Amino acid sequence: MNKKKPNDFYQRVYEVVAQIPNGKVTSYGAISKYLGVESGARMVGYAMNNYVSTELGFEIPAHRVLNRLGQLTGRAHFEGDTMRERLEQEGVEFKEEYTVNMDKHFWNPFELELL
DNA sequence: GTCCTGACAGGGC
DNA sequence: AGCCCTGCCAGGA
Repeated sequence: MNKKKPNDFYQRVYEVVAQIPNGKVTSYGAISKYLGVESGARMVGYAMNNYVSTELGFEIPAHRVLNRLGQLTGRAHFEGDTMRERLEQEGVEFKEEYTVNMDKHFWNPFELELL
């Protein structure tokens, strides 16, 4: 049977995140939903946290992953304002100091299927 | 083994 | 609109 493999899930998360287009952002919930775990938003965040402490060998645009409100909830895991700076550098519009315009830049992982 | 926490989300008030 | 509570699952103490 399909045995649950957390490690695999993490790997999936990294691969999805790695494909977020420049200047786009997505949410933890959207990623977990795409991976088939609708209520696994927290695990996506957990995966990201795990990624930071365990280098994989390739980098992922973790700064493009926000919560559903577009808030940079994970900015504390970056150096200073690295997360916000990178997003601004990519042309992402901010509504607040640490809140981006999700409506304008949201990227749905399901678009991968359409390619 | 139990308890607590967390880079979240959704529903209720 | 905003605040609070609950559900979710994996890890670490």
